[in-house]
Amino acid sequence: MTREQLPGRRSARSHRAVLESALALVREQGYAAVTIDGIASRAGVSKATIYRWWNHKSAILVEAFLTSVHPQIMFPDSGSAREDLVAQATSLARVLSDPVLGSLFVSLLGEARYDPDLATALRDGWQTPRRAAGVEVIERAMARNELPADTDPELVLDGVYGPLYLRLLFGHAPLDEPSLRQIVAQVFDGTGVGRG
Amino acid sequence: MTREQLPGRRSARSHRAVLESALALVREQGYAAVTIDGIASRAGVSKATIYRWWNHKSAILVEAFLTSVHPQIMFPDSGSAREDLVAQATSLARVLSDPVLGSLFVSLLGEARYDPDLATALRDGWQTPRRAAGVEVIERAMARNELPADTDPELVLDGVYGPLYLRLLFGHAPLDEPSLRQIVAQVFDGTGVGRG
Amino acid sequence: MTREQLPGRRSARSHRAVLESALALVREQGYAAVTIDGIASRAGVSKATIYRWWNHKSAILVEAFLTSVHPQIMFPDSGSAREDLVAQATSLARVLSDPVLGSLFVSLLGEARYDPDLATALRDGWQTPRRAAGVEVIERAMARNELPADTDPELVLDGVYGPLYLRLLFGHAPLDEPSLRQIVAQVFDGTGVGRG
Amino acid sequence: MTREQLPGRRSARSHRAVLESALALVREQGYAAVTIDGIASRAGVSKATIYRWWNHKSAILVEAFLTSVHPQIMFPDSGSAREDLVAQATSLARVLSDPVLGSLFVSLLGEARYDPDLATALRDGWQTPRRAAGVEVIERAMARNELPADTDPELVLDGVYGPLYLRLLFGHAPLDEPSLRQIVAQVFDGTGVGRG
DNA sequence: CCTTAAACGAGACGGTACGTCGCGTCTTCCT
DNA sequence: AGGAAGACGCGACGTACCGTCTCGTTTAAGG
Repeated sequence: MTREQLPGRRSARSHRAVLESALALVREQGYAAVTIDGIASRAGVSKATIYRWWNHKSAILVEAFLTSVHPQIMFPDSGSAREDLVAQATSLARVLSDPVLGSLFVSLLGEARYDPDLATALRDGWQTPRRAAGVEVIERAMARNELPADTDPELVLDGVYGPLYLRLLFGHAPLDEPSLRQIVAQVFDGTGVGRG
Repeated sequence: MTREQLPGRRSARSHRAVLESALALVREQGYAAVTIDGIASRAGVSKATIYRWWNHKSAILVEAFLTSVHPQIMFPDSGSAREDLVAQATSLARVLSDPVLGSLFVSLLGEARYDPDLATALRDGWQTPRRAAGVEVIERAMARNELPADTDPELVLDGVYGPLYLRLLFGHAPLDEPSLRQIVAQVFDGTGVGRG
Repeated sequence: MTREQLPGRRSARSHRAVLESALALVREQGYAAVTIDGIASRAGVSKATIYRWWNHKSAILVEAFLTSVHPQIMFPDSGSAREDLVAQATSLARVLSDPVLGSLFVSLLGEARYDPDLATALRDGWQTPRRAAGVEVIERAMARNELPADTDPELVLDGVYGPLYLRLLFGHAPLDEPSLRQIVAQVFDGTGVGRG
Repeated sequence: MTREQLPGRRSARSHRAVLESALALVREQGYAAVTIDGIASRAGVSKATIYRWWNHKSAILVEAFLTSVHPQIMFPDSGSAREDLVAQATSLARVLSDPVLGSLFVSLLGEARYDPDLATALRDGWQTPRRAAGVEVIERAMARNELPADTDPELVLDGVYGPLYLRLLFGHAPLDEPSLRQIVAQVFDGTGVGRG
């Protein structure tokens, strides 16, 4: 998705200006108000130049999102799966709680339902690396018997990330560290009693 | 959300036609391709009539969504919280797995981030009644000692519904009944081992 | 054109209110800004009532124009054709110089080109009585040898009224009494010298 | 009024197509039925393009009128003021007798009452050059004593053109050459007898 | 005086056109 | 030879009026 230095010469500055302008417009006016004309005029770039490098508005925004988000994510290895998952979830929650980036992300998810390219970009640039890091944490935990050998890592990850995204979508509960710790705890320990 | 018979009298047929046409267009062309002009011409209704009753495209679609979804939801009371939650989740998953309704729902969630009216409509028409039904199931379970007295019902619901919505968003895992049963089981029983 | 008391009972007040509102709107916003909706709401009358009595916007306006203008016209008989024509022209000029009525009249003439009913209304309500009065003046003058026996009354009237309407249309010269007297004088006396 | 090659470059074909389509619509459906949508679709041009170059419907039509009329006007110099005025009036009458152009012209006059830009365009593009040519004819005649030295050229022109426009407006008398010759004769010679 | 049917106000309705905005393509001119 | 500037055809936007059509509600004529 990054282009940086392709054959066409003068990109670089324009490329950066487009991504920044797009994000700024999302921030100031919201997703729906972002237009190619608006990005072009704000970035001091011609529309033709934009269409040379991106097919759709969402292609610009997904790149802007991923670029802006990329440095903020952490994949620790503390020796405790609980701690690692809390740390990952916290770092994720920091991004998604940002009013601009969080809303942008949900909008992109919505569009991705009808735009396979966008879906691919989001999967490759966002979901896959995070799931992989999560699976690794859990497999390490299984290896050291912190978790049973028959644990389904995907199910555990859904148990941790599911509530997180749910709260992003509906905003009915906080996404601070204690809450995330509670969520992780419930996944590991269950609600207690139960039928067995 | 229902309009039926406001002071301004005549509606009914037009009202229904608009909702149906809107849904049909989502089905056939996707959310982004739905236009007021398109709805109007398909419904045999004038644009003025649409704007008389709805402020935005999303107001039409949320009403269409809720109307279409309303009869399909179940809130059972079997005596077992696990069974009730699996049943609720299954009935929810049936709606959200529908390629049309599921995608529409995600799109609406995206728009709701920038449109408080839409957010309110979704909360009141969708989330609140389902959360309330879920809380009731859990409180009944606590009353009969199926769950500990200090259970946090909201946390349990997030644990059940979170993975469900997560799979809706990313489509990385199925939403059939066995999967949902697994999810509920993990919430009740935890992953085993753990720190304890 | 007047309706006053047709079989349908309650007109009267509404009828008057419509004409007055129509004229007021022309006065305040200009011909093009007059709408049936606007007249109706200003007159406190329903659109249906307006359509019951008038076919078109222009039918309202021509009636309003003629009603408003009718009392202001004079057909004197002073014994001098010159004086009578100056008097008639002056009284006519008074109406057409009015910024509201003059402009309204020109607009109606423009519409009449495409609307035979309107053309008929203008001819019967405006032009015919004035031409007839003018012909009478000239025939009286011929009878008393103020004008030659072979005078063409229509040509004389065109000579007097033509310049008057021309100045109404283009506003390039005044329409006060001295000017009208000059015009009448030129018709009677010619420019002098000439070939004849 | 001509646009041809403004800073914003590309026009020409669209420009011509708009004027031609507008005139064609007037011809086929009448002034009131001309719409911007109609012109655009007939000309194969977008509405935005039309609004880029013209402010109002009437701006299109006045330009179309003047363009279409321009080549048809004659300003002769025969040595006789009577002959020159008859020739000018005849050439004018030919335009205004055309059912399309004549009606269009009257409609434009009506609108010009409420639209100063239109009034200016008509004055500059139509009235001023014709009056100037007429004044020249009359001043030449005064110079060679065909007319008295104290003749008021404007009054003479009103005497000739006034009846012509009057017959255009009301259509109560013909506009052929003999009629125009009669009108000119009356202006030069008067009605005879008179009071002196 | 009381009934009753018309004419009425209000305003919703299916339409058409408005004037604006954004799309994605294109051409022209400047650097 | 790029790229900014921006015109272009297209089509949707949300608004304003059109002329038609129910709706109750007067209201004045006739029983």
